[in-house]
Amino acid sequence: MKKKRTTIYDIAEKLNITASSVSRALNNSNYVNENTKQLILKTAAELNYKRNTLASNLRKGQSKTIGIIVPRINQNFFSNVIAGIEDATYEKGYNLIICQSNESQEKEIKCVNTLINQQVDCIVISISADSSDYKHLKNVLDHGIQLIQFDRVIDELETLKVINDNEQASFEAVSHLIEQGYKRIALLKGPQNLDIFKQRKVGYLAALNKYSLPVIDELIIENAWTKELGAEATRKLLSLPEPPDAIFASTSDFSALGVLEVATAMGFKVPNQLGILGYANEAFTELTSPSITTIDQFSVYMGRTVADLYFKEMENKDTLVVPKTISIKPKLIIRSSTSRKK
Amino acid sequence: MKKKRTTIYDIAEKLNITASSVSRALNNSNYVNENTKQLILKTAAELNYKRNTLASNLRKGQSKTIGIIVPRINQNFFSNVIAGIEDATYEKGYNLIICQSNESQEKEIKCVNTLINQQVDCIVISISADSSDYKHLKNVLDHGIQLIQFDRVIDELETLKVINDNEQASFEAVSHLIEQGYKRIALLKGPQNLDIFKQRKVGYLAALNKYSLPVIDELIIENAWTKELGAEATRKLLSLPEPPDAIFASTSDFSALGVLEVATAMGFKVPNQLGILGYANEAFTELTSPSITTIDQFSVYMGRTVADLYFKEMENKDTLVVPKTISIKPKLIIRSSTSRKK
DNA sequence: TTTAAATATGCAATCGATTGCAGAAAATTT
DNA sequence: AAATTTTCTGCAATCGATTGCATATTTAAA
Repeated sequence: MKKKRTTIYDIAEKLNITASSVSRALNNSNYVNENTKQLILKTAAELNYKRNTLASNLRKGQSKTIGIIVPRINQNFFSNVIAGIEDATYEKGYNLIICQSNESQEKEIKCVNTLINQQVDCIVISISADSSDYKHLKNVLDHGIQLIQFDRVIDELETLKVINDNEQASFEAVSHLIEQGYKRIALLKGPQNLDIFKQRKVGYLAALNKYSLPVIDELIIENAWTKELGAEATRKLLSLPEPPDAIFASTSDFSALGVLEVATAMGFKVPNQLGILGYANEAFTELTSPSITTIDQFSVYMGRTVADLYFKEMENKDTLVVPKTISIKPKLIIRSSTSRKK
Repeated sequence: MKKKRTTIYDIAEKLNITASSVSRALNNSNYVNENTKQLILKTAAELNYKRNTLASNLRKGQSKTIGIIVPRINQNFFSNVIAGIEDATYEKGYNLIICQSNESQEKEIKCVNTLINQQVDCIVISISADSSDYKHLKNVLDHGIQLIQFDRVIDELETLKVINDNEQASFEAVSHLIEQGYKRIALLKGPQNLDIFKQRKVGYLAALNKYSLPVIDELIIENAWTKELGAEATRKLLSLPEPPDAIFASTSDFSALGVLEVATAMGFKVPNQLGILGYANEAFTELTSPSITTIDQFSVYMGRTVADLYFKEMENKDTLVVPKTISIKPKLIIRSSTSRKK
């Protein structure tokens, strides 16, 4: 039941002119008589004409479309970033094609290929936890497509990047814990193939170092980035002969939530006996009791930044794109879970 | 710095054959010699060929793209639905173009036009709270594009629909409150131009009626669908000479959260003095204290359902699309905020 | 061996919009 | 009034892939 759509030829025929003029009028070119232009516009409206963007893009060799690849669309941080990008790109008439990699490199590669096929002008990506190499990203560049990495970036790959200063944030977070009097601070680490988690560890170590606290290996836990894994890690940590007096879930607030639940269940008083610090400022962190201290990443703003960066780079097409990194300083949000009554 | 991409002509030239054969090989047609096909495939890989989807779609008159319009991308319910759609469509090689209407009809119209321009095969929409008429949606159908409404649907518009049974859910929720012994149950209503909110009110009234409870007008509050408005409404309600003993925030969990905060601040004991019931089963509802009773809408599943519905309809192209509604039964999640110790 | 059928390949048009070039018509200058 | 410039409009090619039709080649059947 496909209806035939109105094309510029239909308009041209009706007005006894050529498609060229119609095209010019619709693109508001100066090379059409003003009267003709108005007439064309009027007729286009009457016939309910809608430009075929496929044809237009094909001809022009650009799609005014930006592809986005994130591990999960329905994860707060990412959906916020996307909202930010949408906001900024919409005004400029750009479209977004969104893909989720589900944390799998295999799907990530497929997403990249789909987006290249779609002739997107730019690909914005936060790589999956599973990604070990990045031939597929090199490929993007080889196809002359702009590539912007955000948050989870591959450092060696020279592209535009928008990141959080994870090291600094982590440093401030752990410093805060120490200043609150915590001395045995455990760290829940994320997958170390992602730089963001490495950096958070560096910040943690730097803070311990600054305050001359020892690094205790048994308090550093690998890969505890879901609520369940956070809970499990906490069970072990709190059963140690010398349990920690604070846990920094550098992986996520979900992990911190797992910590909180187990700690409460095991009868540890938060924040007095145990301090808890999360990462990402998920909405729920201010609702738990006690509310959880965390780090805000300005996710929507991050999205806007990505978009603005793209547009700025596009302005000077002639010059080669110079790899550039914009680092956003996250903010420590101090709540009850680390506020010891002194 | 645009690099020239490999086209089927490049491959054809290199192998001294025509583009037709290349195209056939790449589409796995039977009308190419097996050897030639393999050779073409190999060469395509070598030259890092990527199909130009724009050209292909233009020629084929379909885009294998689905457009989605939601009020807000970064709202849990919607991002979950999108994730569900993505999941189901990805396997079939479909792309998603996502737009947000920001609850504004004006932007919604623009989104619709963009998607029509993009030649999407289908538009999936949950209308904005601001939408009063629906010429723009009629327009979608006029262009021969499949239209699927979900959650916030316009009843009169005959399209495919995937909804929650809001009335039933609301009825069960209020019945539950009554069975817990609550007698003066307030209702926080959403914008009544959205059917979902009307239906929730109907369910509320039906439950009162079933248990022969009177409808008390001063307990029914208009438009309280954000946390702030929910809080404000609660302040008024609890200051009444005869305050309610339960509040059903039929608008959202955010609203219910506002209720909870104000109630706690005003010294009302939840659930004993005041029962609170929300809507949507946002993640935080199980984290508040007390945890909030709410209604789960199976959002990811809803997305899958939308996608499946589309594909099923597509199978029989010849026959006209018959308007059809799939109603998903939401589930009451009973938590502490309405569990009175008897 | 001749004829019919099956298989492979090429030709050329098509999808709809855009744009460089050329020429006609009108407006301006000398 | 002639020469020059400006303003419009049309022609035709182009973007890259697809596909109906025709033709050539091979294989199978009579």
